[in-house]
Amino acid sequence: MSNGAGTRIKRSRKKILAAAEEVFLLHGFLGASMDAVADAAGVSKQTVYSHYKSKEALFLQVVEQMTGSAAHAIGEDLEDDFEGVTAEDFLIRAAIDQLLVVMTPRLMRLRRMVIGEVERFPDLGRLLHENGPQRSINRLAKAITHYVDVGELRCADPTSAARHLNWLVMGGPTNSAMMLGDVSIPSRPELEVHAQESIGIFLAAFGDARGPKPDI
Amino acid sequence: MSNGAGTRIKRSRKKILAAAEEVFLLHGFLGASMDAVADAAGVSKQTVYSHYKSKEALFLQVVEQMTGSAAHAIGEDLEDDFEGVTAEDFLIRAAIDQLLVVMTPRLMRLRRMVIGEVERFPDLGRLLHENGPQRSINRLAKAITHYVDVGELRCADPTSAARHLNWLVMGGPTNSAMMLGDVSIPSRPELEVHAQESIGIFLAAFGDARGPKPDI
DNA sequence: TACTGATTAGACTGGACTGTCCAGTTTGAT
DNA sequence: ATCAAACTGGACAGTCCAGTCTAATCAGTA
Repeated sequence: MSNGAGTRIKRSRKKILAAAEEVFLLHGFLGASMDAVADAAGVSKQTVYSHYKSKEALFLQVVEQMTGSAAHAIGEDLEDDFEGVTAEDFLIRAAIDQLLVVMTPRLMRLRRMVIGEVERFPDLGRLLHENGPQRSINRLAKAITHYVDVGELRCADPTSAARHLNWLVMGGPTNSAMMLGDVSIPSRPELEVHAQESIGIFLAAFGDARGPKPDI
Repeated sequence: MSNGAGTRIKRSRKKILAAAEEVFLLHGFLGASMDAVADAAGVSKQTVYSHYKSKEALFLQVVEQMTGSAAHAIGEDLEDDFEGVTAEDFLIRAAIDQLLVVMTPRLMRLRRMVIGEVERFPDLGRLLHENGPQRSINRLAKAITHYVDVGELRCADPTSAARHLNWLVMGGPTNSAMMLGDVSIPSRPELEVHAQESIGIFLAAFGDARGPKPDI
């Protein structure tokens, strides 16, 4: 038993988690059945139950794993490097990055599912909020603070400004995707235009230079 | 049979719809049972089925009725009167009105439920979007067009500007309420501050007067 | 090869749910 | 008072599902 957990075990867990993700995202917590998960994983139901003691435990594991990997994909834990980058360039780049990572069918389905189950699993809502919008706002707040310090932005409350900016960028696309489904997810060029317009509005309010207003 | 539908029928329908609204909002479509609806309505299950031929039909009726009455409550069908009102006053007032009507536990629960069921009932998502965000954006676009005409605002695409403004105002509060539950719904003073800040940002970008920037 | 723990297929329990049925009761209009 | 429509309560068929159990099989290690 040199191998800590055994290789078969790991393979099964991986298959089960991947299958559960698919089944839960497609049918929701109540609509999904453990038989369907087992079938999709190509595994017997008993094996599923030997890895996760209940449907609820499996569901929680799926959501936690998805939120964690999503937060990691954005790289929001990393420290940003602002040297030699103007506020406008940084913010536009950050907005586009954020939109490209978040506005995917997989994450939009996760968001819909978690929102639909918020009364049943309030912790999952908090988890998603902390790993999604909250992280993003914190990152923007740091950047805004920096650019205020170097005189490129003017604002008294960077956190509040970051919150406004975040929803200026993310509010429309996410809300539409929530109600209209994956088909309403904007294309990459649309996202880029949206990001530029949003940053334009933000800079009109908080930019130090009284430059031209956005031509929207 | 002078009375078109009979009074007992109407009373039952009302009780059933009210009970169904409560039960569905609390447990979702799959989580709610027709027995629970019948009990909550103080009516036999057979009566429920004599009014609505299936659980799905009842669910659709509940959502349609709620979205319809909500849209009516905002009065977005009415024509706005801009005479003697500055753009800033109008927009702040509109934002506060909108927030006060939308940010209620009942509507936030409806929104969560519809979002959670979007894959099962895509039409309901479209319905809610058209009666919610889309109506609001249309109203704002009209107002913006007016204030552009009279020279108080400057923008090339009022609809696009209205979309940005709408999510600047509604994005944060609604998204937080979706994930964090009803307890995260802001208080009235908080909503007023948020509305003022949002309009301040919008006017910094689209206001004609190069006045002082918002002090956020 | 022999052993041990992981895995399998499928039957099974217990409970919940939708939708139907029916025999009898209430309600409201005439 | 009369009558038809609306309603009741509970039983019921059929289905589905979470979770358990069992006996047999498989895979990796020593």
